[in-house]
Amino acid sequence: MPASQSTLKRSDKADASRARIMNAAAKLFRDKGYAEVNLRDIAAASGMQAGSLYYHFDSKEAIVTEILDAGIEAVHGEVEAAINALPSNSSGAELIQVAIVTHLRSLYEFSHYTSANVRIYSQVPSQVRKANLKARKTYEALWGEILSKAAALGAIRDGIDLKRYRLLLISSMNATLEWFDPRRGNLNEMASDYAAIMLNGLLPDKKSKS
Amino acid sequence: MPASQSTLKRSDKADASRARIMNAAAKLFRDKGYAEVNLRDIAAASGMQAGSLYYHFDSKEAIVTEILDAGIEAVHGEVEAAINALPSNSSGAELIQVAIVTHLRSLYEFSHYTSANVRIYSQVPSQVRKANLKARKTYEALWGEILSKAAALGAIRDGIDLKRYRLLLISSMNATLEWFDPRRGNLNEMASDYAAIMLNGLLPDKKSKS
DNA sequence: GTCTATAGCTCGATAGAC
DNA sequence: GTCTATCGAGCTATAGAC
Repeated sequence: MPASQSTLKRSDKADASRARIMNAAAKLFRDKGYAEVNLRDIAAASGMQAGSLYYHFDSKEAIVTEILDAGIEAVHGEVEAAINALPSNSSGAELIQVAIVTHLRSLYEFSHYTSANVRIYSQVPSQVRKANLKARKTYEALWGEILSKAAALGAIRDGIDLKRYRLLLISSMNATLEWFDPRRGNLNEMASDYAAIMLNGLLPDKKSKS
Repeated sequence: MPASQSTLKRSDKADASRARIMNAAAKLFRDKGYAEVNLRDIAAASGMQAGSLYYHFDSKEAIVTEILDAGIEAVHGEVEAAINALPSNSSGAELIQVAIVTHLRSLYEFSHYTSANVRIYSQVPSQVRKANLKARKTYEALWGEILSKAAALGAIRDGIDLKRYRLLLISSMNATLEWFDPRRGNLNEMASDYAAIMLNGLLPDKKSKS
């Protein structure tokens, strides 16, 4: 039965080409923005001609939609795994610390996709933005759980609005992509310094009261 | 000498048209990104035809260059004025608190220009980005002075890298534009909550040591 | 100052050969 | 699967009338 193998196996070549397109497009979107990148650029960086892209994707929007989702899901997976790996008697401060450091490290580990997401989300057609919203909301919900658990463990100052803090924290971690370059600084050091600032603030510890 | 008046006075009409173009373009860039906005959109929102824009500006790049600078300079002016108005015996914490709150309020006060700047800076042609760098660096230097002065007054925890903190703080304040809507929340409250978090951190105050 | 008209270019997408 | 060739639309910028 010489046909069985070819019907069961998917084309490795197509998979490889698809992956090359995704990686090339993510880098280009990150560096140049959505509208500035054209399909001829993506094709050239993938080693093919513009028309050939349409064998793998329906449109430019389809390419960017997959890239945006991949960025969120990669970070989500890493942060979820890191907090699940914590000992059950961890403190609320440890929980947040690990979540912050893991988010920051993941941003740079999958940086083509994550920084493409952070940079171009506001530039893509609204239909694409809408498609990415589900992954975003799901990831934000994970942070909602993290902060709720930390609050239950007494690790959060009175009077802090958890929803607002969640938005502030995620957006400010993502904003590190605009100023931190892991080739020029130590990522692990930046991440732990960052967590320390968010947890303890800028001011020196107060002396005991009264 | 009937000529003297016309040679001395500039055209009020031209100034008004120019201002209309700037305001309309800033709103459009903020909402749709740099590449997504075309000159027909800007012209229509300014009450004229696309070709007429070239009487006031040399190019699309010239328009966006002015808008980017205006955003930075507006915030710079407000923050500088606010800290100069402080009593000379103010504490380091008060200094930073006022600077943070003023920066945040200015972002929304001049929001066409400031949010256009934050949103599209990474999308504009590199030549435009380069032109805006001077204003950015100058504003960052003001924050360098603010943080140095606060450090000299003992308001900054040991071991904090001031340069890194400056970048973290500015980028995370600007990131509020991505999630805070002043029509749905109280801006003054958000700004002071924000400052409190950056100054004191997320964790409750520690008990006195030993 | 603002108009109309359009040159000149680039883009996303499609069609059909191989 | 990838190629070449090209269509039709949309863009910035310019030219010349008013």
